[in-house]
Amino acid sequence: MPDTQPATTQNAAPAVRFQDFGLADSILRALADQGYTHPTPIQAEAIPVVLRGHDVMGAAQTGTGKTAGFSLPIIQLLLAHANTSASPARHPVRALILTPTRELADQVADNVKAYSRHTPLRSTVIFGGVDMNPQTAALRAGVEIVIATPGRLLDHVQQKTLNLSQTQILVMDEADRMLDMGFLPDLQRIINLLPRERQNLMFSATFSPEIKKLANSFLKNPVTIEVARSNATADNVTQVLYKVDEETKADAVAHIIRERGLKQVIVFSNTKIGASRLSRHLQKEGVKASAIHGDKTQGERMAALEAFKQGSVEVLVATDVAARGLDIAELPCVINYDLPYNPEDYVHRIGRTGRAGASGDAISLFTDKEARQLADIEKLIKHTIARLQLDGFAPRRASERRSRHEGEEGGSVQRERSPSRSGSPRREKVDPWFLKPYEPAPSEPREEPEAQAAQTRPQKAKVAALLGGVPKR
DNA sequence: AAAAAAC
Repeated sequence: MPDTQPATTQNAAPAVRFQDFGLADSILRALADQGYTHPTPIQAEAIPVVLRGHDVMGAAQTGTGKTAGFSLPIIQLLLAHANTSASPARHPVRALILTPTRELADQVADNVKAYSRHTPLRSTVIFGGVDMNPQTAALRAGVEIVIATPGRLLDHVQQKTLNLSQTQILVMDEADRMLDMGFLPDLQRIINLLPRERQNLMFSATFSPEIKKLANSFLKNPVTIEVARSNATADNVTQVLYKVDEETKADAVAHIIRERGLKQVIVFSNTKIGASRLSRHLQKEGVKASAIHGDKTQGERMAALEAFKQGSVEVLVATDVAARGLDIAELPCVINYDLPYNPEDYVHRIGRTGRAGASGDAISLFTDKEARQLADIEKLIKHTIARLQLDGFAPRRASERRSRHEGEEGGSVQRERSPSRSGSPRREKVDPWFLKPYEPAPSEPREEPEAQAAQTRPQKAKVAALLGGVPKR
C-alpha cells in the first residue's frame, strides 16, 4: 500500500513521525503493522488540520497518501469523541466517505479497515452491482464509518437501511471525477441528509470552476492543502509518444509490451469495446491480458483487478474506470492505446505510474486523427511530449515507404507479423515527421535546467535529447 | 464522443 511512505524515502530535515500527531496507540500500532513510521507530505499537512476539526479543500493526486491523510485523523476523532448516544443503532454512521467508482470505494475501505483494526470502530463499503443484502446486514449490525458510491448509498437511504442523521464527517474523494460523472444532484441529496453541523473534507486532483463552486457551496472556511501542482504531471514520469497507424495499433501495443518486457502495465482505451477487443488481441499474441470496464459485471471487474495485483494478469486493458484512484502499488508503466478526449484524463491516467517518488513510464500511441487531443494535452501539461520511433516495429504500409522518404535502410524492415485483413493498401501518405525525432520550434529556448537534470537519468536524457530539452513556456 | 454510476 503506497498510502504512506517508509522512513527511508523521507528527506525533510526534522522528520515528522506518525507518533508526533497524538494519534491513539491503537492507530499507531496499525501503522506499525504495515511498517509505516513517517507521513507523506500531504499526510503531514492534513492530519493536524483534520484533527483540529477544520474543513479541508485538498488538492491531491492519487499516490500521495491522501487516503491515510484523511482516514487516520477521522479514526482518531471518532475514538476521541466516543459515541454516547443510546440505541436504536449503537453504532450510528459517524463518518461518510464518498468516491466516484466502486473499485476506489473498495480500496479506501480496505485502508480504513487496516488503520482501524485495533480499534472498536467498524466500517463497511457500499456500492452498486452487488447483492444489497450483505450490505444491509452490515449496516444493521452497526458501523461508524461508511465508504460508498453515491447511487447505492441513496438506495439504502430510501430502503431505510441507512440513516445519516448522526454523520459528523463527510469526505468527498476525487470530487472532480464525481462532478464529471454527473453525481452533483446525488451529492446534493446526500448532503441534505446530513446534520448541518459537521466537518467536510473535499479532495480533487484538478480545479475547474465547477469544483470551486461546489467547494464554496458546502465547505466552511476550508483550509487548503495542496501537494502537487494542479493539472501538472509528476516529473518522475517519463512520457513518450509513438505515432502509429490505426490498423497496426494493437500490434504496436503487443510489440511495446514484449520489447520492454512489461509485467505490470495498464493500457487505457477510450471505449469499452476497444478495451475488450484489445485484450482479446493481446491474449491471442500470448500476452496475459484482461479487460476492465463498466460493461463487465462487478465480479469480473474485481477478478480482473485481483488477478492483476496477483500477477497472473500482466496487462490490464482498461477504460477510464481505472484512470483515477485505483490503488495499485508502484505501477512502472502505463500505455495510452487511445489519447483521452478530456486532457485532464491524461493527467489522471499517467498518474497511475511513478507514484510515491518511484520513476515511471507513460507511453502514448497516437494517430493522425488524434492531433487535436494531443495538442490539448500538451497545452494542459504545459510542455511537449517526446515523439519517439517505435524501434524494430514495422507498421505495414508505412514501413514499405520508409526508404523513399528518409533514405533509411529498407533492410531493417521486418516482415509483417500478421497478413493484412483488408489487403488493399488505402493509406498512401506517410508522415515523414514520424520518422525523425520531434524538433521544437526554433523560437523555443534550448537550454533549461531540466535538461541538465535529465542527463543524470539515461532514459530521460535520451528523451530530452530528442526533445531538445524543451519545457515549453 | 465516451466513460462511470442504482434498481
